[in-house]
Amino acid sequence: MLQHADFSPSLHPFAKSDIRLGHRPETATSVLSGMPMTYSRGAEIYGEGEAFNHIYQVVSGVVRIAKLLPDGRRQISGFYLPGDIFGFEAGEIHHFSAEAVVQTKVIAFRWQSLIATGARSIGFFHELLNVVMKDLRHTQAQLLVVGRKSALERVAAFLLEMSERSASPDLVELPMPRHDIADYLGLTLETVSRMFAELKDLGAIALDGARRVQLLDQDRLVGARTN
Amino acid sequence: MLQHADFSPSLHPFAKSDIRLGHRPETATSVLSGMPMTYSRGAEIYGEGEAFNHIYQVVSGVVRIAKLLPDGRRQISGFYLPGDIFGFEAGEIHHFSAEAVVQTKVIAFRWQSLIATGARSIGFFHELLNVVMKDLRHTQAQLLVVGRKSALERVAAFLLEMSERSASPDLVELPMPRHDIADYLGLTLETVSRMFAELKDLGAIALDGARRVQLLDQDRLVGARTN
DNA sequence: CGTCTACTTGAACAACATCAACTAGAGTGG
DNA sequence: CCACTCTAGTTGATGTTGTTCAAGTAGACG
Repeated sequence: MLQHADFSPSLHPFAKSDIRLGHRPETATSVLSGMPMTYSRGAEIYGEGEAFNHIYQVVSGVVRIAKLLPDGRRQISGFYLPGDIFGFEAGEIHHFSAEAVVQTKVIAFRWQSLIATGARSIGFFHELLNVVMKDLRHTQAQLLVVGRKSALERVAAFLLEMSERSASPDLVELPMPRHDIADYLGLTLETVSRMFAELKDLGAIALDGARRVQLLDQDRLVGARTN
Repeated sequence: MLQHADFSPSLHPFAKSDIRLGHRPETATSVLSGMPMTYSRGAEIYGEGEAFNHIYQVVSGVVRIAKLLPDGRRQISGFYLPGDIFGFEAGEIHHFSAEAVVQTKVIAFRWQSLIATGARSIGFFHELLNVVMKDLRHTQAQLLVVGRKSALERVAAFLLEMSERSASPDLVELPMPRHDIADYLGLTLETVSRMFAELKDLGAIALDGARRVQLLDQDRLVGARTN
């Protein structure tokens, strides 16, 4: 059995921020319904440079969006959990790649179909716009974390972010390895590991294995985060 | 006279990526036309926490989007030049502030009006969506720069970005002080200054004062940038 | 029980930040 | 037009944070 809890719909798919295409009445045309896909751990959903044809909604599992430099350095721009939508692109091709962090189910929606259909519905584009704007906000927030915060603050910010998105805010399951966390925060995995240890020493968290984190003192974490 | 060239419409306003509201025929209702505004150097266009009511298009000048931490640390997420549109927000309030880097003219468009009007036009929302997705792409690219690149690479990337957006790709005018560049790149102004000196020593650039940069060897710059 | 990968921890090092002094250039007023 | 002032920028010396290299530990799986 896997070490981590499976990331099946904790927030059930098609949640609040949902574009809700799956919930249309049966009268909906078939172009509107998405295509379900399953990916195993580490599998690529789309690669950097591939044509942009679909956007995706996570049903279960976790997806990371990343870019790799020729010399092996990598930056992860975000993790997407059940209900989240990812894969938006301004141009013809994807500039980042998307990979399954664990066994993951997604629904793929053809972008052209969404655009064509959305033109008929007033609220639809607005919802789509909102999803992208939220993504933008998240990326800007992450830019602040990576550009201006200390290693301890970054790890604290990460744990608080995961906590907010978790079903149980005080007991966070981390589906991704240290290496992914490091590449998300602009650190090395060793530094991430040391900061976990430091937060533990500070009494802010307790660790049950590497992947299960108990947030003992949220205030102390918020203090460590700074903002 | 100012040291830097004035950033009057080098790419004229309402350029390619434009939402082109100003170009509508006279039959357009008045809610559609934007409100022209002028800001002097350093003036705030909107502040963090203020209500989100308008988006803006730069007519002339330069705008920086920034977030300030309580202890004075600051992250700039981007610079906006003539023709660019900024100010998108998913929620009710702005999470970053917008300030004029130099004397700047913008046109403010009421968001509610855009949404209401856009519902009538099929291509309009799509264009809006594209502007936001481009912004997202830029912020993701910046996250890679800030999270994974060395000081030299960051400054090289900055100069190449400014070059691409400049009328004359080989002679770049920098409207912003070193401090702004530093806060954009997640560095200190001293480090930025040193990296300029290093690029000069490498023969990649020449400096005519602090604000005018000649790109002598674009290849060497691209090499320094890494990606 | 053995192996593999993920994670942790330690020691030495490098890159960038900080602190400080100095320089250049723009604007101001005599 | 020149001297004064103010801000922006540069450069040097030192310090700190996080990286790198290395060795060891802990679970998960066969």
